[in-house]
Amino acid sequence: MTPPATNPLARGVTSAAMAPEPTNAAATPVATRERLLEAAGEVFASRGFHDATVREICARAEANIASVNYHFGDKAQLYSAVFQFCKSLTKSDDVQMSQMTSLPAVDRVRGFVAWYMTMLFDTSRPAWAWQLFAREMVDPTPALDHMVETVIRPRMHFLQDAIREIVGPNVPDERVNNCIGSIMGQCLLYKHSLPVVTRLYPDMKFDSAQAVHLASHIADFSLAGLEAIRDQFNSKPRSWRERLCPKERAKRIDSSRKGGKS
Amino acid sequence: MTPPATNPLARGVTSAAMAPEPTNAAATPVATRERLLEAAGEVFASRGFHDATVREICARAEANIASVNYHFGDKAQLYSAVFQFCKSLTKSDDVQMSQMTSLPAVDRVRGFVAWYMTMLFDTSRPAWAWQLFAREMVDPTPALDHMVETVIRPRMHFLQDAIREIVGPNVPDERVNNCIGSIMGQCLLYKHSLPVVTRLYPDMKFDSAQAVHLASHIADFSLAGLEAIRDQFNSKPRSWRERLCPKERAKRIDSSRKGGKS
DNA sequence: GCGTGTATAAAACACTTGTTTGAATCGTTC
DNA sequence: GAACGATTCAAACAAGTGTTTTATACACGC
Repeated sequence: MTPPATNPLARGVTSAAMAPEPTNAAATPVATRERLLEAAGEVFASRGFHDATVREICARAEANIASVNYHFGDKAQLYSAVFQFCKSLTKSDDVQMSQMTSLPAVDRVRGFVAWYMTMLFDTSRPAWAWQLFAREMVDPTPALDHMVETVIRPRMHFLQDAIREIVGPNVPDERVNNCIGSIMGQCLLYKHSLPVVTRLYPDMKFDSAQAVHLASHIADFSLAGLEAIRDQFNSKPRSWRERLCPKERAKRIDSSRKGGKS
Repeated sequence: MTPPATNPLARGVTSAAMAPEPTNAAATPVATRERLLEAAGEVFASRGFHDATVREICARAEANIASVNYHFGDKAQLYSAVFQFCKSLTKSDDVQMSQMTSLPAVDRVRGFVAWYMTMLFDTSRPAWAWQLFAREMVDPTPALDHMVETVIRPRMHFLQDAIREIVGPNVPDERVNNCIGSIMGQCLLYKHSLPVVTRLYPDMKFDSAQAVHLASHIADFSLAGLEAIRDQFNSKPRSWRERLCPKERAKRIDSSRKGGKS
């Protein structure tokens, strides 16, 4: 009878998305809202904002088609609510990250890669949060700006600090950023290009064990790369490399300076 | 008057997509077909198959909305024709690739990365071919199966051979495939996660010079990673590394064996 | 000139999408 | 029990999509 244009919308997006228990009415109404939120998260994460339909979301939530409009206003605001909800789920990862700060830089890189790959491969319940973030990178919505600043950049800073500690102060910032890209790119390949990977290697399994396995490889591969960048920018040989392979190093620097292939 | 259900469709997809000049009628009709093909390529590459609309394609080609149906049957078959046309454009890359076979493996990896990055960053005229391929990796259509076998796998074999030559015969195939993923992931990051990268580093330019620069970094980074993998699987120290840093290597192997972080 | 096959044009069709409507249901309060 | 507000429901709406239809213009062989 009374179409609440902005009332349940504003209340829902701000409060109920963060606090799970309004408890102002009976048990059923809050359940629909939460079912809607959860179903939307799954559908948005697997199909993206554009391809996801409110009909599928409502069907999975066993709710009426009009419920999304009643509780959230429209599809875009439902997405915002899901996004806020996802962001609140990543707080536990922050503490896990902060616990690593006391470790040496090499172990922090290993820890980061292992954590990130586990997140990307995790298909358990609240894990569509990271799938949603990964999708936002490919199919950006207006929420991406906010996500980059609050979710991605802090984690990139974590990686940046560890990389800087490994390569030393002589490597320019731009090159450190390239190293961040190298590590993140290796991880994200198995999320963004999964259709290709599964076709190239049909026998490959994508479970948590594989995530650990891949993380180990990526860490090995990347730490060696970081050491090479470090050596490249430290003329006074701090390692065996310069003493034994001066020609190789010179060639490498040269090719990087004039920026091209052989 | 006569709706040619399958006739112009079959002729179009097979012959006219490859041969640019049928010259059976006046000059105008073939022009519309080609304009349609080119416009579709641009729109498909920038929006993806799903988000691309035949109305936008026809508008850009300055053709009627019904023309896509008349010349190609339907939207899906238009995409197939575009895809076939793209594939024919990659033949010139094949010869460029074959010219590298005589180079040493390290230079082949450098050459491959430089070539691939240049392709991904190229925005000149027929370059939407590679953008279309990159999009197919994220938003797969039924054409992906064909594309993996005819376009991607041959190039992965090229990389695989070079990597195998670098790391030696002791490294298992699975690990070589992981190395392929590491290199490709670093390259594709700047295509698939571009919205995030531009927000993280707003000052970054994405021109051909940057492509060469990034390719140089990726090659440096990856070749060091490959050498590390090689050393990891060759117990008899073929380099300075094992002699001077046995502890580091033991730790690295250990962590990779039990497959985890620190 | 005329019929024929080809190509284009405008309109309409069938379908899916997000969204809205108006009534029906439920629980609480007086 | 009546009244009220909150919630759910089935149906319809408006806009966009790919596709089809119908009619028209054009070129060519007879």
